[in-house]
Amino acid sequence: MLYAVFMSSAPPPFPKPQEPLEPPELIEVGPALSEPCLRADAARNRARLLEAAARLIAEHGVAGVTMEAVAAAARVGKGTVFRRFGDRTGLLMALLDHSDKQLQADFMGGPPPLGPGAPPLDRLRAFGVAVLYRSAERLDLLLAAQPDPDRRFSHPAVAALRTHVVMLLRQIVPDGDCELLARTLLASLDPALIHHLTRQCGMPLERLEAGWTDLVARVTGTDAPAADSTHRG
Amino acid sequence: MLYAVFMSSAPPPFPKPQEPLEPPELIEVGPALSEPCLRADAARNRARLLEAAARLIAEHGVAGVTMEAVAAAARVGKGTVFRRFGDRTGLLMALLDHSDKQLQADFMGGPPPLGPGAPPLDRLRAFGVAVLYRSAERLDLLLAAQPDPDRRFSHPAVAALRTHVVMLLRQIVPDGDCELLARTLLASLDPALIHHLTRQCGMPLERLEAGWTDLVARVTGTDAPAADSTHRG
DNA sequence: ACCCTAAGCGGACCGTGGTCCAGTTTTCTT
DNA sequence: AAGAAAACTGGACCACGGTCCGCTTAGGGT
Repeated sequence: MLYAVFMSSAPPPFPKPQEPLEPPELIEVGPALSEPCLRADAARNRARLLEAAARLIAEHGVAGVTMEAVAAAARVGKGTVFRRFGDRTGLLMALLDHSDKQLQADFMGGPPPLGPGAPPLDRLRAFGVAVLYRSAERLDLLLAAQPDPDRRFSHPAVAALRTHVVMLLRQIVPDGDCELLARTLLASLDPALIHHLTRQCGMPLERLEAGWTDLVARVTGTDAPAADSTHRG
Repeated sequence: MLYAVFMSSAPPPFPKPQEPLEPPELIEVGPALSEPCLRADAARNRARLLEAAARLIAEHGVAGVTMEAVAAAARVGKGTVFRRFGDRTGLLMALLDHSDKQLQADFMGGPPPLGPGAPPLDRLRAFGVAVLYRSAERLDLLLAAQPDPDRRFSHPAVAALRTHVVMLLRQIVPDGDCELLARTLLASLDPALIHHLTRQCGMPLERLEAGWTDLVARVTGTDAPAADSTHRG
């Protein structure tokens, strides 16, 4: 199966920061030939930067991830950080890249009910729960990495989630506006909302999980299944 | 009817910027006794600042609203702007205040189907449509004013919307998790999402309107009404 | 009318995100 | 192997959001 994905993590080459947004390229997901052949030293510096950023997060939290601090910790000039990642958001998203890919692999090729093999409805339920728990884990980073409205929904990882949900919805409610419905469903899994509900309202994740299940049932016009909490497909 | 509302637009008195978030006060909505008796000169400067900000927006768009620029345009020191509005987000939200109040008044005391008098389901439908169109109008400002995740959902205007939706939902689906459901529904009206759908995907507002109507029908388990587009109740 | 005090004021100051460009290093070509 | 083009580098530089603190002023009490 093919999915629309950007040539991930290769931001504008700096002199041209405002390119009109390259069209997404259809590539087979899996082998990460995403790296457009970085020059040897550049690749080395990239790795050092990511490692440095991760260390800074571990030590001082996301707020400690200053572009200058990262540059210094990686023994690299500040300009290099920006050239590689575009901006702070880009750096933070690169940090999330692995976990993004993992989730993607899980629902695209992993075992049911998340992966193929289970009925679409079950997959959709499992999908939401998986996103929920994964978001809760990486919440700080996800919130800090929240890009400006323009990029928020065009980020490849987000686009992949959307495509997947659209595909499932088409099988479940073929005569609905699946594009729109998918975005609505995904909006209810927004990290900022999860943050609000869990940390500000004190709702336990289980309640959100039940909420997702219920929402899916209502939206698809099916019955909610008996409550079972087999998350983390 | 009572609603939870903050003492609007009176940000921390600067020396104490990190107060632990005052508890919301229950006041009757309507007469804006919100202003805690600003000193005369302060009130005058506040007005001048808002006017200056509005002018800057008209001339250079939201991006032109720099704290320094606003201060200069209002012939006032930079510190004054921050003392009055807390931060840039606060200033921008103050600019939205009037439109917030208007919407609130409409669904709380205006004519049906938005206001009281119509069946809850009709009110809910009208509510979404009203929010949709009002958001589309002020979209730039709404996006720019997007506060950090911590304040995003505790802002009085947002809280008022939520309270209203919860109230309606309790009447329509009394045995659902209305708190959660309300937030889910509101998430689908998020300005960032509206921006994405209309400006990036090119969906017309009418489609979003239909999407809302459909969503409400699915969530409440009722039939969608015949398509009519009487928006701006 | 005067004074006293809290509120308000303003602009110097700081840290951070982001840009620029002159110089360096790598890799391709022949 | 040598030369040229492309890519990368680093740090000086800028703009903006946000803070601080000594000075000014409004306005109530006497």
